[in-house]
Amino acid sequence: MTVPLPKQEASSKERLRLWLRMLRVTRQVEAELRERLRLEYDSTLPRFDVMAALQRDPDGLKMNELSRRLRVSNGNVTGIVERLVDDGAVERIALEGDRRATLVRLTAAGRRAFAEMATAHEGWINALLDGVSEDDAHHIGELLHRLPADTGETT
Amino acid sequence: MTVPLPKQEASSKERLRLWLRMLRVTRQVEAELRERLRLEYDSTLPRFDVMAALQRDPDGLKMNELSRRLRVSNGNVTGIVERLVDDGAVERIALEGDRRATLVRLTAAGRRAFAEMATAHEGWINALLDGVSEDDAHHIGELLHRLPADTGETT
DNA sequence: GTATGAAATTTCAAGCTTGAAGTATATCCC
DNA sequence: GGGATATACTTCAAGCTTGAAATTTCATAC
Repeated sequence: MTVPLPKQEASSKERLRLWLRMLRVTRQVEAELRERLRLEYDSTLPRFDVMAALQRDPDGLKMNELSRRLRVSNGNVTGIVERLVDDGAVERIALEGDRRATLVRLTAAGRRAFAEMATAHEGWINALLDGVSEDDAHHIGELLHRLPADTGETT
Repeated sequence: MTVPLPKQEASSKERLRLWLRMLRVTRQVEAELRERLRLEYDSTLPRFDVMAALQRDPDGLKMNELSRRLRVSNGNVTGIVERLVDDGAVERIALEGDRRATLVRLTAAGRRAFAEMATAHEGWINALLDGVSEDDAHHIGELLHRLPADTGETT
């Protein structure tokens, strides 16, 4: 009788390799985006993310909800929003009926700034992912979608 | 004459979607890894990365080289190595013939600790990427490999 | 109405990360 | 040799991130 080795040894190694590659690609792309946001818009990726979330809800979001959507801690959002307020891109609004909560929304200037950055952002991504056809993109997207890690509502 | 619209509009959107999905998956996986390293080994992902790089070179690496391989800034490596030295996982060694440079290498304890973490790490990845067959992993890997963003030597 | 617990948010310490500035040493060139 | 330049590294300020500990306000149960 032969001793049964773990069945998935080969696929385990292959998955590890895939993970390392995904990590390297995303870090590289993120680094590019971060640098361009900094140089061209004097902004950052976290700020961009918050603005993107707010942009979808013209009436604003509670800090709560913002933190949940972005999947970052509450305390983290506090700091980022604070800087966005300083930038004049975002405003805090008292929520009627619950003095614990705050509503956060883009200012008019914030909406303008975001629109401009978002256009550039899409272009950068498009260039950085050059070489991935529409079909490939769709295909990889489907595969990733099956992962336990891909749980969420953002489109 | 019709005005020519940008040819790649559809694939641009598809690429953006792919990017957002990749970002979400990698962040999710990273968050899991970070938490488990913290809870089970009282360590962090950056420290794990440094140890992984050092593990391949028993003779040690210059700070220089470490920073280049990990693709992070010099100053960053300084801090991480400092904490690893405090942990007793890593040691600094003066380099003969160049008093500017320092060699960094794993201690015996560091090697043992890394071996244990690396095994767990591979298992975690394997579980988190469950659902990706060996073929799929290989296929996605190949696609990612074609990206401009995927430039590098790590296997 | 009041205590008790839940909810929304902020504060905090620690660590990671970067880009820029600073220090020390090495190398090059005359 | 000696001055200029390059290399290896550290320091620093600013920002991001987390988990844990406050703080304030709300809701619920008696």
